[in-house]
Amino acid sequence: MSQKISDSTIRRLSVYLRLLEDLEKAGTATVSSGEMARRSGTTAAQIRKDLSLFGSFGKRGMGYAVAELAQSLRRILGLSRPWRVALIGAGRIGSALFAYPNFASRGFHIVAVVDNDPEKVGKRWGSVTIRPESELEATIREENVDIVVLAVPAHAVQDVVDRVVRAGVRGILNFAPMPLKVPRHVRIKDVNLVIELEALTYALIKETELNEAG
Amino acid sequence: MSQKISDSTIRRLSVYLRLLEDLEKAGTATVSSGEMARRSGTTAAQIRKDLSLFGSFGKRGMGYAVAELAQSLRRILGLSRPWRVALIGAGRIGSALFAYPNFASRGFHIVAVVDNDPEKVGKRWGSVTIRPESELEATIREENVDIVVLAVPAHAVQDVVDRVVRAGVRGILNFAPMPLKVPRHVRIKDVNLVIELEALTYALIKETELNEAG
DNA sequence: TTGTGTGAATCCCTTCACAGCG
DNA sequence: CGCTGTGAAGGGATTCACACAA
Repeated sequence: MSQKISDSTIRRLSVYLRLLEDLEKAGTATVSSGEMARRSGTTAAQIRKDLSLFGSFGKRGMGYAVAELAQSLRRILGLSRPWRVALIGAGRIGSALFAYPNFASRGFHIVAVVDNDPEKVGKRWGSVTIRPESELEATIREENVDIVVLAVPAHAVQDVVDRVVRAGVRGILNFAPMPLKVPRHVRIKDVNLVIELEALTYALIKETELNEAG
Repeated sequence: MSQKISDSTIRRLSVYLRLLEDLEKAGTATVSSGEMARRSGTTAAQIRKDLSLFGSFGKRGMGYAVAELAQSLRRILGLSRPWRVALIGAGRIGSALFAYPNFASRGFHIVAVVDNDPEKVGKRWGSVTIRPESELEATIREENVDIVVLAVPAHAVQDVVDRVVRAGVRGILNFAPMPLKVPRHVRIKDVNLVIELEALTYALIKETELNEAG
């Protein structure tokens, strides 16, 4: 149970969970690994292996009970409790994230918004008042923030990271396009749109070359 | 040269490129794999291996010429030509992406914006006029779109994908949180924020458990 | 001496194949 | 039978270690 689980396994579990929730809504009681594979774009063996890392959830000859498995996955992924999220940066990306409907529905509650633009500070977004960057640490402590979403311009990001880490945050979702340094006990996930696009252009170029060659 | 190159290698090249561009701006002429590793959070062996898949770029005992290597990476990644991008969905995520400064600087030009909201159609964003979804195919053809960025709500995404693929698009960056089906010749990259957050919560939960156990 | 380029070794992840349970 | 759970096999990717070039 406390062996090494890979990041890709976890991301697949997250996909399975969404799939199961769809099945639940559709009233399906039971599903096989084969059916899940067909719908989620992996293989049946992969799904069974992934799940087996955490226990035995299925019945042989029957498949998996949809609602139960969904519940187990939520527990495994840490979704059986709400998470308090602070958004740093109230610009375009920040406001898009704030309104993103899938966050709240998964138990990610944005309880604080911080920005350094005096024009934005004091404005209300829903029930949250935008606070100045000078109160970053205080905000994190007062609001018991678990996770910080970094949607600030590239310069000075490392400084913000250092401050939120010192304030006790252990999870960071980073939209700034640069490698950040954090202590080992802090988890950080990077979302880098340019890298995605460049992986895309590489694939496109490559294919064109192959077509021209072949 | 035309062997199988993994996606993770390509993403690392993209990171190296940004790093090299920073060094270039700082006026550094030469850099070793060790120094690049230190700055980008990988290992020197990894960097040398990645680069060796595409050729010999360094000088033994010296390191790599910054400007030259950057140029080579741009060529490898397909960045030595501009790319014409269409944005589907002029909502919050769409407008954030439209204003994202790092796209244009890397040669990704948003040449069209499409939305199905009559209130938005006809509005101008910079030099681009928002067009209705009914003109999706025509827009893609007229503007010679290479890449489509999908920033539309979850329902009906698959339908939009089918239409842009039929119109000749071969690269898609998808922000909708669902697995999409595309023909094999089309490349698709998914950006799924909820999956990233859930990978984060898993890591946080796991660490807490370990601490409580140990 | 320094630091690249690269076979070899290692590690990790995915796929296979089947025993075993319902 | 049908489908899960899992050891074993296979395939990739990362790391090691060193020959070699500047």
